[in-house]
Amino acid sequence: MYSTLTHLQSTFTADCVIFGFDEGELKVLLVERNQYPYKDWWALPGFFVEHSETIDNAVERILYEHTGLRNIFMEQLYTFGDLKRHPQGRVITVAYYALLRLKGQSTLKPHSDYVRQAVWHPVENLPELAFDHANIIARSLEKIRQKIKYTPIAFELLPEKFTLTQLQKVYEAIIGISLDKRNFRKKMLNYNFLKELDEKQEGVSYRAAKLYKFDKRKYAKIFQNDLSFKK
Amino acid sequence: MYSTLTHLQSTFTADCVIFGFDEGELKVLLVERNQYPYKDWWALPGFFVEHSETIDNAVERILYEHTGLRNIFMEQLYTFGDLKRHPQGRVITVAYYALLRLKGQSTLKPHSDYVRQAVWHPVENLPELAFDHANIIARSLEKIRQKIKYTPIAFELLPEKFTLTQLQKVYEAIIGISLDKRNFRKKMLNYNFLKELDEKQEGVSYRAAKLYKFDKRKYAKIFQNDLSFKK
DNA sequence: ATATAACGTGTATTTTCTACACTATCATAA
DNA sequence: TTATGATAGTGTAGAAAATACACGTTATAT
Repeated sequence: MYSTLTHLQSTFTADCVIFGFDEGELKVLLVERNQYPYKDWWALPGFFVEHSETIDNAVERILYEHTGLRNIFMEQLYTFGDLKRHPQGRVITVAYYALLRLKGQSTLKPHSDYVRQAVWHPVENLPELAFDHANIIARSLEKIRQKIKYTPIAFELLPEKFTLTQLQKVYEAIIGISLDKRNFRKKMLNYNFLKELDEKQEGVSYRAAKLYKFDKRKYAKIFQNDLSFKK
Repeated sequence: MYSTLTHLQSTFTADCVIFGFDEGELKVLLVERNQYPYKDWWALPGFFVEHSETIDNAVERILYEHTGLRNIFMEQLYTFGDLKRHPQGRVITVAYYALLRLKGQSTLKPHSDYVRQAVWHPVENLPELAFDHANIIARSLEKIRQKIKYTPIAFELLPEKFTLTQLQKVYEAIIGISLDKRNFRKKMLNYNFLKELDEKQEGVSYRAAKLYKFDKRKYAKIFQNDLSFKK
């Protein structure tokens, strides 16, 4: 069995980059570490991957232990293995990312003594981070910036019912430029995967906007021949 | 030091998916294994990642040992960690891929006793493969199919000087549909990153085609504001 | 000289992208 | 009740890109 050859064994961890959208800002979930190394520092939720679990299971478990979040669909980003990324020796880490609808609560309860709290931080204003986590977040940002161009990830950040202006704000926050309202709406509505509801925004002190839903089925149908190339 | 906690140690390997293009076909480089498990089977070039090397270094070394190829730019694809992917216990593997100009030689000389030979196989007609390597190749194919849509990877598969028809064949082989000659040329030439040479094809028994070169600089300039989104 | 095999080219139509500015609606405060 | 502030909602014209489609040209081999 390979696992007896110790020079061929690696320390292997998984880290989670969880994005949320709130107050017009893109945020990322960080934990305050309660163990060495980097005790008291902010870091990504992350821990060792055990022998008995797949990587997918491991990130799910780790995210739950560190933040209380469950059933979050995460996707693998990249595996980092620089020799100096961990002060106590070579640790390979695989990073996963996810996009989340967040509902106001800005602090989450960890179920683990290894971290004290989990808090949303605006990506534009992050504290100093443990390990190479700033780099991992930067890579994740690049990834979602690319991905939003050809995949409807924006909807994962919004409540089920949203206004077109809210949707536009998400795009603007992620790609980092401001878009023309009319062109944006024309484009989005032309895709035909938005369902206009009979409801309007409530509780606003100005003209209420129509609410829309993202129609996953229609999206799947439209894009099953994934994005073009005719002849 | 973490590496003393053996239940937190993982067996970690790296595999290489090397694509080439020859005779109008996309090919992938496979090795014939000379060790258990899967002795005598075809597999991707792959081996253990050592403590002392980064993952990037490891794949470079492994590719050289298994195929004699050096200085190939590889990119990370995905990390696979299913519990059952290796018959002797849980082995995590990170897969890298690369695209290569291949120059006729269909068999390469390994510098390692672990494999007997390295041979190019058409991706449309692969032998049965060790481990989950068929799956890894399938994922790599999906990746380059996506990537060719927004990145000039086609040129990595061609000789430095090529004809427009050869270029079109690469696109057709990767995306899997046949394209209109006139539209294809119009599109490619409009990008302005192809340099028309004063040379023609030689040794063909029909009208010789003009040769072109891919101009990396121009490409970089044109696409530094990476692919669109105005307003 | 002629057969063969691939080269190289243009146009009209449709679709998508872009730029751009004003009126409508609702809630609140005067 | 009326005025104000804030955001919602809408159309069009021009430019650029994508698509469909077919035939004369050139080099080689026989």
